[in-house]
Amino acid sequence: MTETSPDTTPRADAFPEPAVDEIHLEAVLHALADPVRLRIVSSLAECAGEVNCLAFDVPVAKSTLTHHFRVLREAGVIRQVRRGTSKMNTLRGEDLAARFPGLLDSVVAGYRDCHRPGGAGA
Amino acid sequence: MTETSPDTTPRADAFPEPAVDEIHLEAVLHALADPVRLRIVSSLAECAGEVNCLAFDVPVAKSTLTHHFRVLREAGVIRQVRRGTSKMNTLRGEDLAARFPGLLDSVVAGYRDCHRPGGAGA
DNA sequence: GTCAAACTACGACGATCCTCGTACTATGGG
DNA sequence: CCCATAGTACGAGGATCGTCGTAGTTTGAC
Repeated sequence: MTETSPDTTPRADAFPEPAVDEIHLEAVLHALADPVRLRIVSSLAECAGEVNCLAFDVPVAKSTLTHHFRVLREAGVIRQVRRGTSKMNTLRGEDLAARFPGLLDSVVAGYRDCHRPGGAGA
Repeated sequence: MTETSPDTTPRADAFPEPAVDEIHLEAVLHALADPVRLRIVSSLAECAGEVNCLAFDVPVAKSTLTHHFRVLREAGVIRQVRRGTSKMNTLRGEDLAARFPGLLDSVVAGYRDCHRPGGAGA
């Protein structure tokens, strides 16, 4: 469709993701209830920009990272767009805030609190 | 210890639960990422009082319910106290709010939104 | 003491999940 | 065209989870 438009960009395909109304609370909570994915989400919230998949220094294999990114995307937490050979990831902060106000913010804030020396224990 | 204190109350033993500083974000998220437990938490948030274990009309066996209540208690989401042969459950709303401000509120609000006809889809 | 009610402990089953390695595809550069 | 880079697909192994039934425990009532 619309193949007549001259595409000057390198290539920026979007990958299937749930609409805002289709984001499930349980899916979001499950997606966030994993140390690796929580770390990814926290990183995305910090840099607040596009980050490719392999730019995360989590101690897991490449294929495992692919799995986690898909879980996050299918839950509606992140958006993935291809740019060249890379895949850029962004947090769907506004969509999440529209669906579950305050949820992502409190999770990210709580994560940061837990991973700071001198933070509230644990 | 302290067996010398005269106990006039019918009996109100508390069950082991994490201190506020020991509540883990991942454990809370995992505890909430289950339909049965989410329903229990939502019910507790609504009535805002003590509810015994078998007062929930979730379609699971009795022993399964025991399991879910333990998961919630060990994650620090609820508090359990025995009163007679029953076990009263209360939400640790203040403790949770002190540790992860806004988290429980947004989850409960989101759950209610999802389970209302005419709510935001899903 | 006897009994019923509420809950727990335990083991088992099936399902899901996280992880991995290997093989494969797609994109872009030289 | 060849190749390097980035990511995916596809199992497979191991762990965890949710569910259940049965048997056992604790408590209070009679």
